[in-house]
Amino acid sequence: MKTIDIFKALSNETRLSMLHWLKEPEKHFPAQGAHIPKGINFVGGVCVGDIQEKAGLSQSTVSSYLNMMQKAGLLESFRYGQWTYYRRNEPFIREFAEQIRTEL
Amino acid sequence: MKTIDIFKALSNETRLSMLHWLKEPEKHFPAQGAHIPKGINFVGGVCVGDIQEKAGLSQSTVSSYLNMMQKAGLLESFRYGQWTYYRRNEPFIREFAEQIRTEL
DNA sequence: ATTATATATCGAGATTTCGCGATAAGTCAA
DNA sequence: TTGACTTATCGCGAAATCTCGATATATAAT
Repeated sequence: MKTIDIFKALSNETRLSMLHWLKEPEKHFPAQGAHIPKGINFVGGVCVGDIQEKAGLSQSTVSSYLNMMQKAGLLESFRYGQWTYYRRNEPFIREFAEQIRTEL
Repeated sequence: MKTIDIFKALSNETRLSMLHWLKEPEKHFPAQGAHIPKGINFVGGVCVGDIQEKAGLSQSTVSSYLNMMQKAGLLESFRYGQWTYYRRNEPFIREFAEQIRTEL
C-alpha cells in the first residue's frame, strides 16, 4: 500500500496495459462469469486465463503480476471455484490519482 | 517522455523525496542563487550539491538521478557557471497528474 | 598555466526485476 | 479416486536498477 509500490506496479508496460484493459472488460475480453452463480456480485472481473491470453506472457508471469498489482492496491480479486477474477479497485485508484494531483 | 519512464522515475524513495523537497526549496535548502547574476530568472532552482547533501547519497548518484528525472520531464535545469540548478517542471507535472486522473 | 570547485560520466559489484518452465495447490467432473 | 482444469508458487538465468568510487569535463580564481 506504499506509494512507491504503486509506482513500481505501474512501471511496466504489460501491467499498465492490464489496468487499462480492465477499464472496459467487455471490450477487451470474452464475456465473463459463465461459472459464477447468480448470487455472487463481482461485476467487471476477468479471470486470469483470459488476461494471460491477452497479455501474451506466460501464465506464471501474469499470475504474479496480478498478485503484485493487488498487493499494491490497484486490483481486487474474487475466487469462485477454480477461477480467480480480477478487477480494478476503482475507489483506490481514484484516491491515488487524487493524491498524485494534490501531493506530487 | 513516456509514461513508463515517469513512473520509473517516481519508483524510488530518494527521487520521490527530491521532487517533494523542490516543492518548497526555501524550506528544505539553503538560499540559492548567490552565484546567479540578476539578469537570469530561474526561481526555485537548487544546485546539485545542496540536493546531494540533503539526500545523503553520493554525488554521482544524485547527479544521475536528477538527470533521469529531467529526461522523464519532471525536472528542468539551468546551468550557470559551474553550478547546475534544478527545479520542478511544474506544467509538466500538472499535466501528468491530470493525465493520471483521467486515464489511469 | 595552475589550482580549486561543481557537475557529469564511466565502470563495477550488489540487489532487484523480468519472464520463463516446472511443479504444487485447489477445485470440479466422472 | 482419478483425471482434467485453473491458478499460485518456486527456482532460475537474463536484464535492469541501485549506488558507489574514480575520473573526466567545465568553469572560476589566482
